[in-house]
Amino acid sequence: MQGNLFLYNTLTKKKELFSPLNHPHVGLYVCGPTVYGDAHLGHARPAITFDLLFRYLLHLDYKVRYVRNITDVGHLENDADEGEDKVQKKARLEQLEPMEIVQRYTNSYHNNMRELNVLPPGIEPRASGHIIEQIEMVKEILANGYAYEVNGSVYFDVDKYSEKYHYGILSGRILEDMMANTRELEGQDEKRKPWDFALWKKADKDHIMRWPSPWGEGFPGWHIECSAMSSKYLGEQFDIHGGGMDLLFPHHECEIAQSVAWHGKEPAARWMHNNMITINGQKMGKSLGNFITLQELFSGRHILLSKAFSPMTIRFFILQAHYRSTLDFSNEALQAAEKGLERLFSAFRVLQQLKPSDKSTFAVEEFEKKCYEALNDDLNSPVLIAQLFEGVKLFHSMKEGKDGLKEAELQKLVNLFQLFLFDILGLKETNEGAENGVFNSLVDLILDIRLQAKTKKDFQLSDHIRDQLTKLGFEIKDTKDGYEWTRK
RNA sequence: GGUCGGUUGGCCGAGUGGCUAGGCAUCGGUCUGCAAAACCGGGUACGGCGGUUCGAAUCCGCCACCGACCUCCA
Repeated sequence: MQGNLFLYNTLTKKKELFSPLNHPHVGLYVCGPTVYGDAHLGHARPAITFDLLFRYLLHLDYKVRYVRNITDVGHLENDADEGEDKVQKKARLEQLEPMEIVQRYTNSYHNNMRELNVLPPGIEPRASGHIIEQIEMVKEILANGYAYEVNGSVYFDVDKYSEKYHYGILSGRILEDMMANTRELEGQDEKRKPWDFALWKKADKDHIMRWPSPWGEGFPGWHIECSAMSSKYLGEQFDIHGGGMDLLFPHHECEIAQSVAWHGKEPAARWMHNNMITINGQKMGKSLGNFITLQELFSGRHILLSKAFSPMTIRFFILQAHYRSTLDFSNEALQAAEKGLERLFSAFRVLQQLKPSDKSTFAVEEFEKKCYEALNDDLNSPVLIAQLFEGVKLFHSMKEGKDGLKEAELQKLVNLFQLFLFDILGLKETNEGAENGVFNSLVDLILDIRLQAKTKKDFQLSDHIRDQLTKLGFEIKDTKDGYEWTRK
């Protein structure tokens, strides 16, 4: 009944039958966040996409080792090899230790992920905890002749690599084109070629995050961390490497080159990339400054939001689009997702209370088959969700006695809904978000009544309301045309 | 400029040669003291122009527009 899972492989640009290298084990590596700021809506997409994959693989009885890293060093600003380390920069701005920044935003990320009901990965390695492995790898790439040292830094020699291997195999990029398009900058760089990338960088005297190495004190390049950590926990070759499409080049291309230069084999059997979330048709991103953090979404405190949206609404919003399509954010789209999800939940409540009938008028098997087909077709969650909505109509019709199911089939349908809606799509009913919204609205309502009383000069009532609310821990501030409130 | 992808009804978003998802909004109805909610139902969209075909949103060509990557980004 479960059928065969087909997944799109960025490497071959085709949907391919999934079959693990070492059945029933599956090695899954996903690029996690660089922890120098709060997670935004964009971060939720790969997390949820690969959470869906993780959950489905588990359901299919695979033994999945899921590794998702935390990048806490080596990720530079601006130019990949000249900018300041992102974490260090944030630490400097906030006058904190880099590791305090790392801890703060790692915690924040974990909280957000928990709220989104994203299962924690089996291993969550940090780059700074794997310096030795990275140094070892750089040493071996050097020994194999695919890197060179300059002034305390080590760079990957793309030209040398290209003599024997295909640099650009993943991204489809052609080195000659890159050469043709690379003007200026040559000469002023210690790299031999502009497209060479850093494996190890010498730390200048102001650089805080530094480790000893055979080439002097320095820190690892961004790409090498993922190669070192994935190979450490998943072996030289593993099943699936995932991440955002924006990491395809250069990050993932470089990972392949590093692994091949190291042991002659590509690291991952298949690559999966989620598409971007857009806002007004443009990519949502830190550098563009048009992002909305998850915290802002959950609290509603953002100029583009009319209200708070629960984590489950965000999750559902993301799952309503296929992971390889761009998904356009808007307040309106979020409201639509919220209502749709609520309808699905309330339909499930109806389902649970249905009584068996003496005959069945609905093909539960067919329904199950269609649900699996959707997932097997490269994790087509929107089609799965559409299937579930077919159920919504059915449940109401059954409630009115127009349709019916025998006991065994009814139970099966309940189980299927439980499986697809909750276990695999990872949605869950919580009232937290809704209650928060209700709470805020109630306070607003009370203060509206107070404002009316004030307008009518009924100061006894208006003061009574303010005093009582103050006692309860609210701070009320009257403004020119209304009020503001906060809760201590 | 190079590489890749996209353009679907008011909005979000599937699909991919004929069976023309789904959600939200809207409109009509049931229900209801009124309203809301809930439920039922209606509305047949695929950037433009050509071509292939009995038949194209779906294949091919050209054009237009948008975006991603090429520099950090999930």
